[in-house]
Amino acid sequence: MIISAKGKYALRVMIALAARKGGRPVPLKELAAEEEIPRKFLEQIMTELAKAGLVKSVRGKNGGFLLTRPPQTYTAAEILHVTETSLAAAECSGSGECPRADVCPTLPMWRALDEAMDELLKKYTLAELSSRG
Amino acid sequence: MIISAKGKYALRVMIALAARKGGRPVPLKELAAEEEIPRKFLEQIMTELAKAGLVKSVRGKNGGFLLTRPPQTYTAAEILHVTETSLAAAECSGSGECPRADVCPTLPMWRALDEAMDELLKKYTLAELSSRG
DNA sequence: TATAATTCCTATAATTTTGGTAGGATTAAG
DNA sequence: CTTAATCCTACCAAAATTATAGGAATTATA
Repeated sequence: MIISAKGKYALRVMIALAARKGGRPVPLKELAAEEEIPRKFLEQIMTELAKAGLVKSVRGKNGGFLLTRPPQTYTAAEILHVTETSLAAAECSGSGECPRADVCPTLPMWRALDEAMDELLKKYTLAELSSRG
Repeated sequence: MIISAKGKYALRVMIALAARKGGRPVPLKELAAEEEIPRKFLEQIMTELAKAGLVKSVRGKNGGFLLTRPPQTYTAAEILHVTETSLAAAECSGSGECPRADVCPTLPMWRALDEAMDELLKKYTLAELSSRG
């Protein structure tokens, strides 16, 4: 599978947050229960999302997590790039990664693949995704 | 990485075979040395490619492997689908896999992603790929 | 018919990645 | 001061990936 459980959990949680109107922080415990995601695993995921600035965390009692921006401004691409260790076709497809870049017959294909995936995943916003379930 | 070492090895070997004109079988040993792929690992890969009908194997002395068709008839998609355990976005993106298919907010996206990747990888034929290196 | 070069088959082992747990420190509301 | 929450660090188990090993079967050719 291209998309890991972690990535899917992240998306689900973000969708769940988007579905909640109102600025009240949603505690991890609640999100984990609601989405049936192992609590401690989700904790790690939320940390990553928070570090990347996709969510804001509020510590202490009555704390929890909040989206930092309106749902329509998030794309699936953005979210998945945070959690997936690599959404790229190959290690070498980043710019300047490979010394043999100019003779490698497959590099252009990997780059095109990266591009195509990214294009597609950018088409889906949290707002759209949360309006379906 | 989306594409495994195995998949990349497979592509490289297929490209190498495409580059050789002439119907003489190329022994595994030679392919492994030339492409710097672990011999025994490549053996497994060739078995898969042979079972899928992408190459023909010739046993015994002077044996080896051959493409079964002209290089321009193979696409990267075809080759990678043989070797990659799964090129799909999610377990669930196959048709009829998921009971919650009609309420899942992300399923359409996974399917679109599968489609986009496949489309792109179909654009690259062995003939084109082998003409670059 | 012996030998050498090859693929075929089956098993196993090493490494890396993924998915998940555990426990306590820190923060903040009431 | 208690309670409910995030933060931090470490660990662990299972699965997938990337090999490795050794011999059986097949074939050309001397």
